Amino acid sequence: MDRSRCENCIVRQFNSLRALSKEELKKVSDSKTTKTVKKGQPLFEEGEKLNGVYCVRDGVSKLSKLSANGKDQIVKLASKGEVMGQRSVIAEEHSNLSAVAVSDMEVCFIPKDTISTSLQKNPNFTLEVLRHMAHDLKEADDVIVNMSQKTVKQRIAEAFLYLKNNFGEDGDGFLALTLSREDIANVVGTATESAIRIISEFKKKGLIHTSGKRIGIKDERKLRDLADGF
Amino acid sequence: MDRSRCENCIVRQFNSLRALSKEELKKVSDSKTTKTVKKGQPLFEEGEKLNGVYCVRDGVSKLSKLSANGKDQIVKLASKGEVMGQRSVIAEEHSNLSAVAVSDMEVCFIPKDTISTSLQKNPNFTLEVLRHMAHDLKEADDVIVNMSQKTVKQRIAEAFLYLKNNFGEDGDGFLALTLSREDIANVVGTATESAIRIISEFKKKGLIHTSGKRIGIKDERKLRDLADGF
DNA sequence: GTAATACTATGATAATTATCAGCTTTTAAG
DNA sequence: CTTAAAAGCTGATAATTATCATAGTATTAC
Repeated sequence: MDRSRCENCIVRQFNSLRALSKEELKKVSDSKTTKTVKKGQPLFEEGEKLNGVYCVRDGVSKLSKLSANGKDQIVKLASKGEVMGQRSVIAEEHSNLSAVAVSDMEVCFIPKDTISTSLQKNPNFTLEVLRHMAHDLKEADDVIVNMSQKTVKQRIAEAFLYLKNNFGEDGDGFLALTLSREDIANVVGTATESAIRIISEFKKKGLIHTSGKRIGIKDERKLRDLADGF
Repeated sequence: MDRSRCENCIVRQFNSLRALSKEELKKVSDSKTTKTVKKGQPLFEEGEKLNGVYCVRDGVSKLSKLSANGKDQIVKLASKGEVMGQRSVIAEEHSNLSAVAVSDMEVCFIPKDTISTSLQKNPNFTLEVLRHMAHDLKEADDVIVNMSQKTVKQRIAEAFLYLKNNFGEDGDGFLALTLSREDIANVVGTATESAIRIISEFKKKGLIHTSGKRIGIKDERKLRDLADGF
C-alpha cells in the first residue's frame, strides 16, 4: 500500500478530509506535495498569502501572532491530523498567524484550488470543515476566558496538563512535547523569566520534575486543583 | 411590505442567511418566532441546549462565560444582523456561552431543524456560514493576543475604540452603546474597581468625557496610541 | 575542543493589578 | 416621594507580574 497517497493516509481520519469522496481524495493526492520541516523552521508567516493548506502528518507546529510589544503569542499548537491555514484559505484573507515547527515535521501541502473545488461541490465536506471550525471557535473562547481570568501560575499549570493530555509522555515520564521556556511563556502570555520562576516553584513543591528543558508531571491532581484556583 | 417576513428583513443582508434561496427563506420565515427581550434579561444560559439560533434585529447582547473565580468574561457583543448560537447548533453541543441583553432587543428565533436542513441541502449557505465563522475565529485570535499581551489600560482604550467603531455615537457625542462599569471590566477581564480607576484617569487626561455612566471619546488619536502601546 | 551563542536561572526592584473598606451617587420599588 | 438597593468612586494596602541585571549551563559552529 502506498502510504504517500491520501487515500491510505491514517492522519486523514482525524480531520475534515475524511468527508471527501474517493474521487476527490485522488485529486487531493495528485495535487499535494509533501515537505519535511526541521524544528525551528517556518511553514508560513503572518501576513503571507496562503496558496493552500498544510495537513500535518507528523510533528508539531506552533501558530503564533506577533503583538505590538514585540512578543509572540502562541495561539495554538497543531499536531498530527490537524489542518493549518484553512481559515485564511476559506476567508480568502492573508494569514493572521505564523506557523513554525516546534519539532521535526512532515506535512502535506494541498493547493487552494483543490480545497475550493471540494468546498463548492461537496456539501458534506463543507459541513465537516464547518464543524471543525465551530469546535476551534469554542476552544478559542475558552482560551480567552483563561487568559483573562486566570493568574500566570494557573495558566502554566493548565498548559502542562494540556501538553500531557494532547501530546502524552515519553518512556521516562516526561512530556512528549518539549517546549523551550520561552515558548511556554509565549503560550501563557507572560515574560520568560516569570515562567521560569513559576516552573522552579512547581518543581520545589513537587508538582513537576525536570531534566534540562524536559518537564514531567509528578502530581497531576494538585496541578489540576491549582489550575482551577483551589 | 411585511417587514416581519425574513424575505423583507434588511438585517439578513449582514449575515449568512443572505445565501438562502427564496424558498428556504420562506421556510425560515414560517418557522421563526419573534421575541422582544428587555435589557438585562437572558436569551440563553451557558450549558443550555439550544434548539435554534437567534438572529438579532435590534439591540445588543453580551455573550459571556463564567470563569472558575466567579467572574463573567464577556467574549463578544452581538448586534443587529448577527446570529447567535450557530456554533452550538452546528457542533451539536450545549452552549458554551450565556447571552444577556445589554439593551432592549428584538430577536428572531429560528429552529434548529430549519437551519440544519439548509446546511445539508444548500452548499452556498454552508460556505457562507463557514466564511463567517472563519472571520469570527480570526477575531477570537486577535482577542487572545490582546488579552495576553496588553495591559488593562491598553485593553480599556481598545474597548472604547471598538465601541465607537461598532456601535457609533449618539447625538451628544457619547458612545451609542452604554455599558455598566462592571460590563466594561468584564469585557477587558479586570476588576470593576480597576476599570473605574482607569476610566477616571482617562477623563483627567482628557481622552474621554463622561456623564453618569455614559462615556464619550474626546481624543481618539491619543486613545489609539495608548492602545497600541505608545 | 573551544569559542560563540542561545537558553536557563535567580535576585533586586519597579510597575501593574487585585482586594478590602468606606463613602457617594444613581436607580428602582413600593 | 422616599427609601432600599445597586452602581459608581476613591484610598490604602497587598499580591502579582514585569523588567533589568547578572551568572551559570547547554548547544552549536568552526
